Amino acid sequence: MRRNGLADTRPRRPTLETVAARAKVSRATVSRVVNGDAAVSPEVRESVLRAVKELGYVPNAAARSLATRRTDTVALVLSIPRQDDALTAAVVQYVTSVLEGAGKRIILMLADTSESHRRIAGHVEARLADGVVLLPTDGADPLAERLARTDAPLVLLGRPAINSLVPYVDADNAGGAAAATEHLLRQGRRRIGLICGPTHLVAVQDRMAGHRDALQRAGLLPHVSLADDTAGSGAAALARLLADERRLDAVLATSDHLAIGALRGAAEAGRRVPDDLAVVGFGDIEAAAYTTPALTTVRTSPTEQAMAVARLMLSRLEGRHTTPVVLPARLVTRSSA
Amino acid sequence: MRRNGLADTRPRRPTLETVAARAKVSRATVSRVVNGDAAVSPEVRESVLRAVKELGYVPNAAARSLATRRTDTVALVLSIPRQDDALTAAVVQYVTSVLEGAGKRIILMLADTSESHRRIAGHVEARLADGVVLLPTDGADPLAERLARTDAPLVLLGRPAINSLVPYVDADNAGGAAAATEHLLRQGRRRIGLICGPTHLVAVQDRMAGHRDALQRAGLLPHVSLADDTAGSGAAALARLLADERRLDAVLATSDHLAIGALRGAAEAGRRVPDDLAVVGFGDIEAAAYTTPALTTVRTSPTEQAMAVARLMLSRLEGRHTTPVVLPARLVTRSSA
DNA sequence: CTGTTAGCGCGTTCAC
DNA sequence: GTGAACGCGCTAACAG
Repeated sequence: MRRNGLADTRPRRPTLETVAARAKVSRATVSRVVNGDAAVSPEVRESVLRAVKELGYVPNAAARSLATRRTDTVALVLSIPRQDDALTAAVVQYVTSVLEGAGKRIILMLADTSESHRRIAGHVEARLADGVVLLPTDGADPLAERLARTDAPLVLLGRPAINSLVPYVDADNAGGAAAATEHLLRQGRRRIGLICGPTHLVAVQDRMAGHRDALQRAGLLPHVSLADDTAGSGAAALARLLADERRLDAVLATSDHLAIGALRGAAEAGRRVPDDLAVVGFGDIEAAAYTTPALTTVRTSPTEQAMAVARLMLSRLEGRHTTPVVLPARLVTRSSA
Repeated sequence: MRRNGLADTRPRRPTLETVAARAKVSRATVSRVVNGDAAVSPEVRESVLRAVKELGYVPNAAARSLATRRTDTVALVLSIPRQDDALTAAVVQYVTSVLEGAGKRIILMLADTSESHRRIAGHVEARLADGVVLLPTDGADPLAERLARTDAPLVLLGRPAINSLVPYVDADNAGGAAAATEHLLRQGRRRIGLICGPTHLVAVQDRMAGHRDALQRAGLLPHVSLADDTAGSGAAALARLLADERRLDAVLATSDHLAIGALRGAAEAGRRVPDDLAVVGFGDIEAAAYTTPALTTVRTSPTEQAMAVARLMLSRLEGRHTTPVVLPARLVTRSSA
């Protein structure tokens, strides 16, 4: 059948057989040479390699995959739209780079709709990939469990909502939020608000927990205001916090976008930052360095997470056992707190 | 052979033959049903579909590709590291989304080293992809020409350095720079400097040309200072411009990062922006909205470019003829000019 | 060390 | 409308 209207007029490329004929050996021998099998005499190998070069022979990936029942391919499943673009970009870059270096290929898939979830599972079952790297998806995410059942190696970015044996890489969200909170406490701040982003995200939940625990250790109670992940909702959330507690002297936001909104909200409410009100963000996006005052925030190293994901997948492909990786989150102190 | 230490203990998935046996028809009939061939009686089709569902049959992609000599796959070649991350992100998202919607798969490749160029060409020749989307690569870039010779449909992001028949998508870099320059001229600015990023990039060359032409139409001569694409080099470039021409009253930078550096340089030189010195950037990165003063800049719509690239590739895959697409660039006026 | 042979799973004529 | 048979290009087990 022909799905498009194009006649396949492309000249056929040389095959193993072509090369074998030229080098006057059998297909099997050519295959051995091409795949680096040691059991070939130097002279024969030499003449085969010459034939390969002269003909410009490149092995057909589909045929090889069919015969080996391997694909040498890893699926990278992105959830777009997302907020943490720097992390996504780093993963795309490093996972591809590391796995290409190991002779693997990357096939990209988007998990935006539930229909796409079905398709992704289907692709894995169609043996399009030997392994799957899954970036955080919104919601209760049955995709991870579904993929875990396909017996293809699976590595997650971000701690899964429900505990499982699937290895994952994550930033120390709780630790980072705790460090930020302790920084505020050391400054003598005692009425600290929390502006938190989409609460269905595990990362946000972890940041909330870290903040709450740090406050608790100091014998304080949290003041929480919910938001999504836009600057506008951050400003609104700050306004609500100020209405509840006029003497608020600090806020931690679970993302930089929210914190930037809080900076704006503080200006609108006539509070000086950091004198009247300290503001701390989370994520260290590029814009955080350019706000006035420059934003103090928690940095989570997208690059390190991306490389850890890549290494974890490589280990899994080689059949090694793996455990979760949690990378440190560090407070970057600028002017806002 | 076995390249990794893993025994393939995975249970075999059902094949066409399995389904055929279950539905009590021949393989050929199942194939017809699966591929939507009309010439099958409704009852038979129904029973085949039932067998497919019961067995959870998914066609093996490699086998199909081997038989059809098609891959239903498009290679997306990224050049990382790059500056224009928003554009890369948009392309990854939209190209994947649009092509997946058309039943294609995306294979991701990195063109960072010259060795990777070789590998990419090899992948295309190995019939891993039916088409290639190529993002701008650094330097004189023989990769585009090399790929053009593989007779696989090729679409470029960004005008190629040398003219060719390969379809491409680009922003109107020259037009955007001209618009920015004319905006400055309308403000009565007459001593306008240009801080320009890596000059080997075609996009930067086009922005320089647009600026020069607009000045020329006003009977003015350009003041050019070279930089890379960092804020630091932007600040240094501004310092050089001011040393050459103390009465400089405006600068256009070929990127927002350079413009942000120019803002800093202006502050260090004691010039007020925009009163003493107007500053205009290019690209409208997120941070541009958060600088003080907020940066006036040229926006080039990554989203539209990405969608245009996706549509162009789809057209090419369907054998239709295509022509380059150049998308408008619009000045976003904020406070810095 | 090398060649022969038998699949891998699917699409596609060509008869029926 | 349906089935039998061949080929896609490669790997792998087995002889020799």
